[in-house]
Amino acid sequence: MLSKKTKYGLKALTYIARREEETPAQVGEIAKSESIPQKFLESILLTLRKAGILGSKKGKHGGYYLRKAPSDILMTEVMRVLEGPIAMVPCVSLNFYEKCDDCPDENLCSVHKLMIQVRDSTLQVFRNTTLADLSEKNS
Amino acid sequence: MLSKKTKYGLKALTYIARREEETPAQVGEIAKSESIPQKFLESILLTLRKAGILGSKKGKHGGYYLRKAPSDILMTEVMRVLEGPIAMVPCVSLNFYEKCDDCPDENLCSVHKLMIQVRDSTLQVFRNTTLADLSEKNS
DNA sequence: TATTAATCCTATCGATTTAATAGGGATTAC
DNA sequence: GTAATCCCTATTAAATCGATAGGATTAATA
Repeated sequence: MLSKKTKYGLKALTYIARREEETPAQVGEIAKSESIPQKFLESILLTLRKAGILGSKKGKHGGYYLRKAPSDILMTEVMRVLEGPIAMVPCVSLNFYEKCDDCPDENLCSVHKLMIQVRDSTLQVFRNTTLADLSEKNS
Repeated sequence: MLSKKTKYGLKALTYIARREEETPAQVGEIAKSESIPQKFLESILLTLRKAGILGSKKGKHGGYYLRKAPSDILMTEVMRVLEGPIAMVPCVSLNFYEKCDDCPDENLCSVHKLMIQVRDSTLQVFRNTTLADLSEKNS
């Protein structure tokens, strides 16, 4: 299940990408437009900033802006920052690998085999989707 | 993240499918072989039986067996029983659909669009994989 | 029929994670 | 110097997860 954090984060990024003003987008503005609790959104945008996806301007008239063009922001990157591993089990994760306690041999594990396939098919979607795709207004 | 329940369930099903004896497989035997807490496994097999995937024989010399050939047991079915919805958000779930509180219009929601793609690519894996595939011994 | 061994069922518990809130510090425009 | 905004840490309430406990029911068999 996708966490609210990730859902809110994706909505916020889309909002910023679709925006046309030159000034940075403020948390309050985004929260109101997307029906996201403001304080929660604050912490999410902070995470995205620390990950280098967003930049920020502090103080009055401050806010958040994209560090790259929407077409250069891949879903793989966003999802890993917000949701963590893309794989459903750590033993097939490319970026967050961990061995299973119980499994004596990964190559014989039926779950492992299946989850590699799921991971790869999900990765293919995220690698081929950018924030620009999410931000297109037509459905 | 895949729950332990699902992971254990898949391992147990694989164990039963690979087994060659005619007698039903007992919980204790499976638990020991696959390093699964026995009481936890009991409840998982019960779920699979209620869903019609496993059959059981009660009393002494009882145990569990597959109701269908492994090649007729699709991962879509198993995953829905054990893990629940395949979709990452209820608003794109085929079998467990629910509208989002916050979203005024699904067709305009960037998350919705992305998650439909993820759902479809995951479904493609599960629809094309049966318990027989999981149970092949070669990696 | 009594014993044993298995599934079946309900309830509960502890730990973790999630979603959200609280409260204030630091910074900048005006 | 005041108001507006991002920055940061801590806390909380609720939900979920993984596991355990304790026994009821059923069937084989001695």
